[in-house]
Amino acid sequence: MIEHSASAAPHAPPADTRTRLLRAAVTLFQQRGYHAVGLAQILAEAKAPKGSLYHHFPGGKKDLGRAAIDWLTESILRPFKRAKEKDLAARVFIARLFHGTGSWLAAEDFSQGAMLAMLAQGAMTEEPELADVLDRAYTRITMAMADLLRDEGMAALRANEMASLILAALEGSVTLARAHRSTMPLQRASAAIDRVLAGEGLKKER
Amino acid sequence: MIEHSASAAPHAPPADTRTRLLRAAVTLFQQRGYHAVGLAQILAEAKAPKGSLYHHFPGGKKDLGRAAIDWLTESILRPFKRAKEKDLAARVFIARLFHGTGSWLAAEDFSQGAMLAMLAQGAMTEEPELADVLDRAYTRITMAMADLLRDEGMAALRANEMASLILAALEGSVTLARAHRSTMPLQRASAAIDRVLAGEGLKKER
DNA sequence: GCAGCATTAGACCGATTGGTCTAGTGACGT
DNA sequence: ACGTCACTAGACCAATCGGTCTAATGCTGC
Repeated sequence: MIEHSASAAPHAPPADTRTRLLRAAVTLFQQRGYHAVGLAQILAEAKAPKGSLYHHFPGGKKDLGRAAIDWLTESILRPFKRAKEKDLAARVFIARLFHGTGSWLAAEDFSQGAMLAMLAQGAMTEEPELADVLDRAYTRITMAMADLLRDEGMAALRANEMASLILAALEGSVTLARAHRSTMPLQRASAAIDRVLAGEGLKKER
Repeated sequence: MIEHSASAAPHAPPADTRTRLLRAAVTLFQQRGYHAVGLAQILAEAKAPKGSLYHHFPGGKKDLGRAAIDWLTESILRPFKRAKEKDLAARVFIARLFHGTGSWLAAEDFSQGAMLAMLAQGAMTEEPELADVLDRAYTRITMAMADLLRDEGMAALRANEMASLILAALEGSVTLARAHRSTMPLQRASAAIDRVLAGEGLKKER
């Protein structure tokens, strides 16, 4: 979800094995989910032998999962930092977030999805370690969002509520969008949220 | 998600094999996701031999998945029908929807999740048939929600937007709630939405 | 040049996957 | 009493799962 740079550079030079492995894992997990992806697929996609995998990720698949979550979390958090630096209005940032996610989803022909959500739903019960990582990841993202809203003068309580709502709506919209193979759910949710933010008194400029 | 009656009666009498299989499938898919659940587990949970599975669901796992989606869709739609019959105010209904989902999630110790979402994310790419079923399921649910809102006098366009937002927020909140093992995300999203609906002029009574 | 170590390469492992198939078993209509 | 047929039971299958292990390879500091 949100982040669209799984394939950062168009023709990334060789890239070291660890990176290739990680990138392959992220892409495939986003596409099909943690359990549905076999090590063989990841290995094939990354063009790496099994030995390398267990050298760089001694914990095996779980380790890869953990690293994938971390990687994704950082790339989600990055735009927030940028928005804060540029002093971007929250309303604008959030609208762009939804729009950008929609574009990415469409460009990927809806083959990619909300990986964090998928892991949250699936891998959690059986892999408690992943659960912790995921918990922290979501906390950080929610806080970043609430932070942005508080900067616009929203009261802390309300900012927390709205941050939760927006994040949930974003994740949920991605799910709906994939099911419908359409960005409509994203657009609708985005429009509704923008109206709400306007109602809260947020301006489009600062 | 939403529906909490996977185990309808406390001590349901024997129940025929087909039903037992379906119930087991729904529960397990919700817990761990489509791919993570093996037929063996389903068979064990349902106390049925493999032969019965392929007798009642000739298409195998895919068939079970399809049936599980249908079953779940109906049980999600049911409360909507009831609300409409009872002429329940949309705001009240939606608040109860979130609250009920939270209670259920907590009661299940966050082991159950949003199955439709999980399938949407995971099984879609590789099982196009499931994708269609899921698409229709979501459409029906969204329409039911929009319908409810229109009954309160909301304009069609706005009702569609809000329905998408609410549904996405619900699904997303369940995901967040599972990750955090807390109903907080549900409560926050619910509070935010209720305020929005109030802002749209909806009353708590009709 | 060589020792040492990080990395690669992939054969191999037992367990489990979804799926097929044959052999019953038992209730029901006639 | 007998045939029929819906259903149960589980042995069996190839393919794949995640994971381990040994051998070779090649870069590094000395």
